[in-house]
Amino acid sequence: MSEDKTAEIVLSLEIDDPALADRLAVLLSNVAGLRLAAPGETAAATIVARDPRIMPEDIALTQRELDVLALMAEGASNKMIARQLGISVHTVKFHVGSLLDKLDATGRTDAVAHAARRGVIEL
Amino acid sequence: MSEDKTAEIVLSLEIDDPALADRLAVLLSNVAGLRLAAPGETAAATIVARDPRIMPEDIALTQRELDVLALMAEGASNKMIARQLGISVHTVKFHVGSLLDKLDATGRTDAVAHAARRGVIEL
DNA sequence: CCATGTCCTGGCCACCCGGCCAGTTTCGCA
DNA sequence: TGCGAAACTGGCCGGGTGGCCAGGACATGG
Repeated sequence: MSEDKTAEIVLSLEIDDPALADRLAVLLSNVAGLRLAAPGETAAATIVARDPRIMPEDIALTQRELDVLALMAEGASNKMIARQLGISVHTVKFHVGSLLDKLDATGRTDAVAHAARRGVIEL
Repeated sequence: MSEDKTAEIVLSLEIDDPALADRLAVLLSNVAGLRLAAPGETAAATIVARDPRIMPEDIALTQRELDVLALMAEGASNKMIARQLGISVHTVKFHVGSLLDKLDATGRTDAVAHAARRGVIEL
């Protein structure tokens, strides 16, 4: 093997739609310099396609709610968020309440999970 | 459009490593039946490759801890988790405590976020 | 000018959470 | 056979969380 300048790029597939996965697998199997990962093999990159029907409408969050949400995702308590943003704990609770409402969540943990799922925040 | 048997599959690239992104773009641009997404275009699938140096060691979680963690990610309270798993709230707290410890988290929200980041769970 | 929306604040309160103490059982492994 | 790891349970308690009430400031736009 020595100096194979065109080292293969290993790709893995994580696609919900079996038909799409199949078509891609066929197409990609014929590309030189590229290979699909064997089961358990570590890939250089992953082809993902999650069910798109999940995020039709994006949530309308105010800037302040996004601020609070971001800090929540870092595991900050209401008190820490209040200090960070220079506002009172009551106000933080107010925004958290709005977030739980808009994100249809039962608690702050659920809220960041939902937000992450919908791409509102990046973990 | 009726029956275009060779409907193009649109792929988008989200790759941290510019070199890898380049090589892939070149390779894929020559594949028939496949096309890279234009900026802003909605792709059928995405090729992702995040910095791998982020997850060297995976966390050793027991089966029970994984059970609890999964329910936590659903926003379940300790009481709900207890009911779901048929154990006492005290035991749930016990496992949650271990999770906070192992995941180096300050609270359940932080724990879920960390676990998701490390790929321990899927949101 | 007033309605609406966002942001901000306060008090009150039931409940939840996480950390501390303690203990039991069951399992596999040395 | 003893020993540790995992799982499970209990009580206690300070602090956090979320829901409810109420209010004020400020900007946008009808």
